Amino acid sequence: MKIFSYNLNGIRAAMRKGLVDWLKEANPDVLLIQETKAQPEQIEQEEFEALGYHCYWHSAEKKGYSGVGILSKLKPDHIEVGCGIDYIDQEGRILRADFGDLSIMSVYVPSGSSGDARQDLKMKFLGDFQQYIRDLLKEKPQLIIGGDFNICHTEIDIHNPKSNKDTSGFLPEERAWLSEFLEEGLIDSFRQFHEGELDRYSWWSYRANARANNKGWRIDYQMAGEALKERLSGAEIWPDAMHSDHCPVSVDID
Amino acid sequence: MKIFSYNLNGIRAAMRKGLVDWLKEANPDVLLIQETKAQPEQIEQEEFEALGYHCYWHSAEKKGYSGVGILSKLKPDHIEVGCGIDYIDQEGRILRADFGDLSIMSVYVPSGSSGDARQDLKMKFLGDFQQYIRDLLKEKPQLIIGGDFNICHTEIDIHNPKSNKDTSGFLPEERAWLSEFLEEGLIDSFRQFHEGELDRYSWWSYRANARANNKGWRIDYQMAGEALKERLSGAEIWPDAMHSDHCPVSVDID
DNA sequence: CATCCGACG
DNA sequence: CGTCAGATG
Repeated sequence: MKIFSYNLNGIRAAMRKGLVDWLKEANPDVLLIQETKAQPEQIEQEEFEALGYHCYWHSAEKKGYSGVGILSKLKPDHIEVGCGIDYIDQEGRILRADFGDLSIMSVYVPSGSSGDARQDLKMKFLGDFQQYIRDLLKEKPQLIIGGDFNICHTEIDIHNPKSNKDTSGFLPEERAWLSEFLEEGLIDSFRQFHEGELDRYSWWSYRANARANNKGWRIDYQMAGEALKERLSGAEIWPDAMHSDHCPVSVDID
Repeated sequence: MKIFSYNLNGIRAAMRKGLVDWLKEANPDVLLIQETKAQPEQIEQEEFEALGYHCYWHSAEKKGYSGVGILSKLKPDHIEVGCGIDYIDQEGRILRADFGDLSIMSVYVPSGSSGDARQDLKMKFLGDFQQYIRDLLKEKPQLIIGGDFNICHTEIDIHNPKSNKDTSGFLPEERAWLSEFLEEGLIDSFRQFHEGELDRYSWWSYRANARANNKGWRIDYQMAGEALKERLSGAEIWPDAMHSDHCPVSVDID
């Protein structure tokens, strides 16, 4: 089973850039989407349905902002929209599809880059999300959490750790949170298969030709519950897909 | 002397579409511009200066809105910014360049299409503008007024007079105003040289492929003071220039 | 330096 | 159906 996660930075813009052709080629069983920046009725989901996908969306209340989605070839037994915490669910950041024991979540962690208020909210989100996942893992240990965590974990996950040590997304407290989060019983699947590999990023600023120079950050992850450890058969980052300032990240499970 | 008038619907967008190449080719002595939608400092006027133009702007207070300009190869003796009526000058709608006895004005008449309040303001503008021009003609009878009047004068100036009889821009009171305005002692220079010609328009809606089907309106004019009558040597509309929803209109004076 | 909105036309 | 601004990232 091939699961991709992709922050599209606007699903409508991404579709104009050929997302559907890419999807047909990549042909994942499940695509986790972040930053749809659209209400469901604004998304031409027939294009995905024509490829055999069932489509599920959780949009922010604010138009053009945030929003997650899940496309799945198999029809899920259950879709869980949001996490029941109002300030999170208003912003359309969490969506989950359950397939028997296997549970697959799309998450979009808030960015803190626009100022203190949003950084504070990001840290609050991280605390609440960690608690939510701790509880969920008890019920659904075979959990995949794919998405944009808006955090680089280690120095090899960012092109310039020195100059970014005070930048939201690479702050010590954010990196520490990600370590703690994994200790809840999750595996960073990319690192499972690519330990120590350098220059592997999933996001590049649009500014200053950052992507052409691979001056990026790895902030998109496929986290797998440890119960899935033996079923993980691969994980990848796909920097050649050019529909967004992010690229897709994938995990394979047997 | 070749004078063009062109509502650019955003001078920055028009420049991205090759306005400067067009200008080099058309090579007018004076270009009257409407809807710059920019503050002077946002306009790359060096590109015009490189072609030998002096540049003058009158922008609206509101950013990205309205705004007129004049480019001139000859340096004017005087530039008159606005008309001294505050509600008009706040919106950057009138700019004049004087060259000895010859006076050339760029005008952008308000649109009434967004609702009653703006239609009311348009009618008020028309009254105030008529009075302003009546007075100005006494002082400067050799006056050219080029610009977007946002009014079609007669049934041959619009592709569908019947269905537009209640549409702002072709209302009976607007058409009557334009007749009265000409009676102040002005000549619609295009009609001087193209009496009765059909399907000659200067604006097309972006909707429904209107331009490809030439379903347009003639709302851009080069009005000439009757004192200039004997000096008028031609007038044209240039629908092949594609930098805006309007096209340029020109007048030649000896 | 992109995406999207909403105002305006 | 475009342009522009402003919010957001």
